[in-house]
Amino acid sequence: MCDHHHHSGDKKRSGCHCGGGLPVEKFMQPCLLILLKERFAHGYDLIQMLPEFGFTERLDPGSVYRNLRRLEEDGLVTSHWDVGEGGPARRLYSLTDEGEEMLHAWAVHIRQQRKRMDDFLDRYQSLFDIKNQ
Amino acid sequence: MCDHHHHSGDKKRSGCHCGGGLPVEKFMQPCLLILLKERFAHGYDLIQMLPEFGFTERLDPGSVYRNLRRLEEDGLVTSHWDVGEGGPARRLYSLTDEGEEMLHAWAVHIRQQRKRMDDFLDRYQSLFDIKNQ
DNA sequence: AATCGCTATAGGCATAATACATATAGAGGG
DNA sequence: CCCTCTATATGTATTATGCCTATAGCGATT
Repeated sequence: MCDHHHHSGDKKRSGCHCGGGLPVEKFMQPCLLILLKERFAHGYDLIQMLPEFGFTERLDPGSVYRNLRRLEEDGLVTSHWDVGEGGPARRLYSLTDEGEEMLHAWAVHIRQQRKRMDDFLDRYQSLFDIKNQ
Repeated sequence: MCDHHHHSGDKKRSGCHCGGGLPVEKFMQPCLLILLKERFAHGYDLIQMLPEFGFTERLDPGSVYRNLRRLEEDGLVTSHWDVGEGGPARRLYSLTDEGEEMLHAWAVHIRQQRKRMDDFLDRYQSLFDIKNQ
C-alpha cells in the first residue's frame, strides 16, 4: 500500500507516512498543504481555517504546530520568523515544490480511500436494503 | 465529533472509539462487523475476506485477532470455541445486537468522512484546474 | 499597575493503534 | 522427520493523538 511519492528524500522515519494502512491517517497534513498552496499563512491562521476541512472548532493548537514542524522536517514546507508590526513573533509558512508533489500524491491516495468507503457503504446498503422488500 | 452510539455501556476505555479526530481510524472494525453481519465466521476466514475491503493481501493476522478480541470486550461480537472436525481449535464469531447498532453508527460516520474527502478533493481540483485555462 | 483576554508558538505526558516479528499447536503430505 | 497450512495469540517499538500546561507580547478594562 502506498507506493507513491518515494522520490528524493525519505530520511529518518521509515515507511510511508502519507496514509499507512488506515484509510486516511494524518488527514491534517494534506489539509495544511492545500491551504499553503492557496496562500502563505501563519500557524495561527491555519488553525482558524482548518474547520473548513471538517476539523472541530476546538482543535488542539499543539497538534497543528507539531504537524507544521513535522512537515518542515520533511522538507514539504518552509518557514521564517516574521517579526512584523506587533504582537508576538510568528512563523510564516510556505509550500515547497516537494510539498506540492506530496499534495498530488495525497490526492491520489485520498481518492483511493474514498473509493474504499464507497465500496463499504454500497455493501452496507445492499446488506440492509434487502430486508425492506 | 462522533456523538453517536453512546447507548448502553461505554465502560473501560474513555471517549469514542469509532473514529476519533481522524476521518476513519480503525477502519478494520466496521469491516469485521459487516462481515459478521453477513455470516458467522472464524478469525482466519475474516483474514481471507478483509482484502475485499481494500486491506492488503499481506495483512497482519495479529491485528485482526486483536481487533476481534477488542470487539468482544466491547460486547459487539461474541465467540465460542469450535472444536470441530479437525485442525486446531478455532473461535466462531457472531455479531451481537449491540454490534449491529454500532455498525449503523459506523455507516453514519463513514458517510460523514466520505463527504469530508469529497470536499477536500473538490477544493484540490478547483485549485489546480484554474491553471489549465 | 494589575488583571484579563487574545494572539502565537511550543513541550510534556498518557493513551491508543499499528507494523513487524515471534510463539504455539494441530494436521496432513512428502 | 520436516515442511507447510490452518489457527490463534503475544511482545515490542514506533507513531499519532488529545489534553494540559508553559511562555510571551500586547491591548483593553478595572
